[in-house]
Amino acid sequence: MRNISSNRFDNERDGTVRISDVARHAGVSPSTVSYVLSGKRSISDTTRRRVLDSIDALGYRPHAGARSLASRRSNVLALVVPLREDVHVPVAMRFAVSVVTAARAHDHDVLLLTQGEGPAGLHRVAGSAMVDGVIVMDVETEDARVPVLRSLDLPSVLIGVPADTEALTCVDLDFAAAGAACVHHLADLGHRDIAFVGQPASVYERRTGFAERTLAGFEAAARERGVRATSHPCDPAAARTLAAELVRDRPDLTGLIVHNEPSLAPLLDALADHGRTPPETSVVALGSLPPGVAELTRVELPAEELGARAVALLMDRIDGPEHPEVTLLEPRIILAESTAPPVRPD
Amino acid sequence: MRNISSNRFDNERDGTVRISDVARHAGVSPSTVSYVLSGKRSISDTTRRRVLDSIDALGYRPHAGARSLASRRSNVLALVVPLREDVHVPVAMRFAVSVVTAARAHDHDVLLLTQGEGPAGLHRVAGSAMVDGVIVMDVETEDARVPVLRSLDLPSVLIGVPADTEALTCVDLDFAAAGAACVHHLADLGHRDIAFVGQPASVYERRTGFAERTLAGFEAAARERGVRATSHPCDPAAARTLAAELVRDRPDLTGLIVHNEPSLAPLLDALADHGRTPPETSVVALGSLPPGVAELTRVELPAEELGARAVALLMDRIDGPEHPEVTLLEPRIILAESTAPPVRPD
DNA sequence: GCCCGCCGTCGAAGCGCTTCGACGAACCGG
DNA sequence: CCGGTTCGTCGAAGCGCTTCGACGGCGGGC
Repeated sequence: MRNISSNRFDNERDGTVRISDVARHAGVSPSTVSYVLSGKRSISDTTRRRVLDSIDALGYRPHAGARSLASRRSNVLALVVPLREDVHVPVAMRFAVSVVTAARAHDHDVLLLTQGEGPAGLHRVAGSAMVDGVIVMDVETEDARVPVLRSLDLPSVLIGVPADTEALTCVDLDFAAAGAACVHHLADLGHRDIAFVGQPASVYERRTGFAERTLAGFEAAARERGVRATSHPCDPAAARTLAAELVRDRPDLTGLIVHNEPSLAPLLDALADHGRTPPETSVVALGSLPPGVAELTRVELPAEELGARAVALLMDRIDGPEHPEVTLLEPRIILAESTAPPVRPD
Repeated sequence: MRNISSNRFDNERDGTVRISDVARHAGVSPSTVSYVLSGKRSISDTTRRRVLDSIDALGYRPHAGARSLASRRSNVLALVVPLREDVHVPVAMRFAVSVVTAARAHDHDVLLLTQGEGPAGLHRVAGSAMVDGVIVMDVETEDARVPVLRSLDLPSVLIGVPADTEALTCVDLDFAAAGAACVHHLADLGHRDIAFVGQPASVYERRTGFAERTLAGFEAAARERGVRATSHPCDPAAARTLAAELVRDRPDLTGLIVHNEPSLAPLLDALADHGRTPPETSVVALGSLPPGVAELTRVELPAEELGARAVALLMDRIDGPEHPEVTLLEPRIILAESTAPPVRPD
């Protein structure tokens, strides 16, 4: 009883199926098909089923442009990825992938913007209604994109926290707490002399929030616990040298906190060459660890969770009133064999 | 003389400027504005200038959805990025960034698809006219996406070369030639006993084109030159062990070809521990080298060029008849201090 | 038994752009 | 000086969808 005039003159100049084709095939009006798809009005069960059958009988896919024109929604999010030598690329990729995955779960796609285009890119996608919202990664303490975002009247979520969070929605790991947690763990074990191996110097110079906050958390906790503590920027090429310096200049050093993924392996290698294998010297890693590295005591960067949270928050902002807020995820320290009480000649 | 009725009743319910607003502001019809923007009909210089002035006086940006609906072009490319543990992430990122940059230069944006969605993702973006074409990275020799692509009637370009290239457009580095070039370089220097350190075993198992072809090129050239040659899959965690094995089992080994970016540093470290620093043992690297690694003789992976080529080819396919073809970029070997004639007790 | 309200569906009016055909004006050659 | 081009511009007709208001039909309250 369906199939009314399904192939009399289907206007199939193209191979594309339109909503009117589905409507005819199901014996309903186009608007009914639309309502079945959007759920914005109630549809009887029998009709719904008939329409859905027709949809996949014909292989119908709504035309994204038409939809966005009529509904003023594109179902696309923009993701601004960093593009710097000193950001750890695998982490950026983990974020990107988790954002795409989460966006798909909310029936959205992801448009990739690079830092390269800067504010112009944001203006472009916002002005042309290409996207319903933006997620920005790798936000700096004083980030040039923040004022642009504020002026844009386009929902946005930052991964990272700038200095002024007025009217902004941000998510991040609580890096200060993470830095502190590492110190507390070592101090609890009895360590009195520790060092923090950080990001490359350039990362601090451009005032990247997560790096600054981790360091600050480390320093505050060390002060609080009365632990001797120093900090050292590092990059993979300098890791061996830094290890040698630490061994030479800090004979009483018993604990190390490493907030620098790519330097971790060379650093451990170099320490091993000096006869300092964890947990002889205790090592706490902080960040996104490659699977190759042995299991260390560490605070993991929950990239997947952050990405998913960012998307969820963005969805809230897109349909619903705005709730600007800063969400900091609690760090979780994972204990393993690389830390132990210090071996000292008491 | 312009500005005719520019603010009488601009229908500015929204903040958005429409083409009719520009037309009114410039004193022309909407179609004229459209033709100025698209260049599809000739427009007098004075009119063009007037329209362009109005456009940026009002800050006009065409509505992407409306444009794609009317013109049947979305000005968006899809990029399918790999999502595997064993692909070297920084390389994937270099490709992605270069594709985005090149696409922008052609006035296109990039939609990010992950492997995760598989063929369904391709069907979705194709069916809903979200994109004008697709670029697929990390193509395997027998890739499940290839038949889908063929059936889709959506222009596509593969980065990588599958077994059957019928009706496909592909770009890649000529990895066979690259593998061979490394052998020839070492053989020319007088090496008679060399080893190839390859990708993780899983990469060969899933029949990744570039890995297979490099190895094949290596083996063919070694045979041709009558050089003793062995090959060894490797991953960063196994690098030290492999180094020890090579030193122990292959006393006459004088040259090494390394086609595995993340293993390179640990491998060199381990060799150094055995007293084999380049060019005592000659080392040729093949791939995308991190800036931290010392300057080695190498064949670089021209990710930026490949990305740009892929986009250029895709643009050709999008507007213009199809020219399926396989483009293999000639490898270029860069000479540095890490290779030298073998030191032998002749 | 009647009226009211609700539910399920339809028709039509756009959304903002491109593009096709048409049409004056200016310009050329005969 | 006139017919035929060419050039620059306009008006109108969609592109394929969503959404608003309208409208039958049916059930329930009185």
